[in-house]
Amino acid sequence: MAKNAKFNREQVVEKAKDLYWEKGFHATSMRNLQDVIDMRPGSIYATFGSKEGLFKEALASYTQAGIEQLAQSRAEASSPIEALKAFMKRMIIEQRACAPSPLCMLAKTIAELTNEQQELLQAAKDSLKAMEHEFEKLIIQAQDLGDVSTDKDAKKLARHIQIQISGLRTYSRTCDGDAPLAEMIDDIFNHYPF
Amino acid sequence: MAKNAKFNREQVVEKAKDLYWEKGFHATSMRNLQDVIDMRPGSIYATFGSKEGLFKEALASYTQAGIEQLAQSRAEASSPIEALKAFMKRMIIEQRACAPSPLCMLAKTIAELTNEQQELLQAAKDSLKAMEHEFEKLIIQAQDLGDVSTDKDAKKLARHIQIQISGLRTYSRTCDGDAPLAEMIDDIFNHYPF
DNA sequence: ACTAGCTTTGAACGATCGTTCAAGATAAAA
DNA sequence: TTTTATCTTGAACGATCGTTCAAAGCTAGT
Repeated sequence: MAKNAKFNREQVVEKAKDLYWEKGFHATSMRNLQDVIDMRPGSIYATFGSKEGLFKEALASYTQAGIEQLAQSRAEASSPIEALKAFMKRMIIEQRACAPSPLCMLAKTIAELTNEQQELLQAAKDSLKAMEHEFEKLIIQAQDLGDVSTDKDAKKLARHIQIQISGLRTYSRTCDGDAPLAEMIDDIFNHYPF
Repeated sequence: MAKNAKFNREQVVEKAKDLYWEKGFHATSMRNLQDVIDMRPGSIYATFGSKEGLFKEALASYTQAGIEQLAQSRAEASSPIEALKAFMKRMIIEQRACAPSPLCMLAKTIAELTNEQQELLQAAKDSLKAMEHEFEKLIIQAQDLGDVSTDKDAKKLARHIQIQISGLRTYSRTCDGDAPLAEMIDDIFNHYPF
């Protein structure tokens, strides 16, 4: 009996994600978003409820894409550790040039938001934990294959990966191209705690 | 022939620094600042020129305080490496609870701002490089004392410290108190590249 | 062809943004 | 005490913020 929405929700969320990722939550205005996703305020609010609602979906889209990229790295790599290495290079080196921001959108969000946006903050924290859990699964695979000693705690190693990614992405923003990022990533897996 | 300003510039910048540090550049409004530093718009603009001008001074104040805290850690510690360790614990563990934000204000700024605020962004990058250089000086001291092998590149070690601080501060925000941060900091100096 | 039920539109809302500036207050120089 | 140079005040500015909603548009079911 009725009309169906004409926009593609996934594409819209993807575009919103890129803008939020680039500018952050506060610096992105609804009017910026209107232009980028080509929807009028009424439609946006009918669909997503609020600026925060759209941001939440954008965060979810970002997280999903990250998990998929990790899976793709695994599919292309010869081992779980090589997959992690490839994923890190993708996040830290490739995205440095071509992504909306060189930083992880989740880390940016955690840095920017306060308890005023508690729900969004928690969503970002949860997503980072989810990524860490994906790392852990790969490390356990590596242990099963004998590439990593089973003496080591997969959780700790996953945490270590997470910390290195955050640190390197922030660091890569302070230098303008002359940091040997690839070498530093290789080093991570050649030394303690690996 | 004239009236002197009655406010204390240093104290005002310090208070502005804390608010900016907590909320970030965009989420801090001039009216928030007016309340916190107890000045009226006219005085603020006569003194600092703009929201960006005040932020720039706040960044400088933050950086100066950081360098002083490192010097104090050195004065209290038994060696340069112990000083670095103490400084890291101070930044990562103590400030997690009591500072305006658990994250470094410089890293937050680098995460938040785009080329729209190029000058502020550059100031934050420069300050982070300045901190890294302070780390390097301490590491060279450690090499002179024989605590660190002179085979190692002090610049690389300083960079490593910087990356670990960024990574750990971001990470500490994702868990709610249960990460063994002190242990992880000790570990940094007990293993490669140290 | 008609209508019922959903979507889309864009003008408009009150709030707040960063900033300005004329007027008043104050203290040092005359 | 008067003058003069500076500082302080706070109302007000135009712009933009996130959001709402009545009206118009469209499409599927009758």
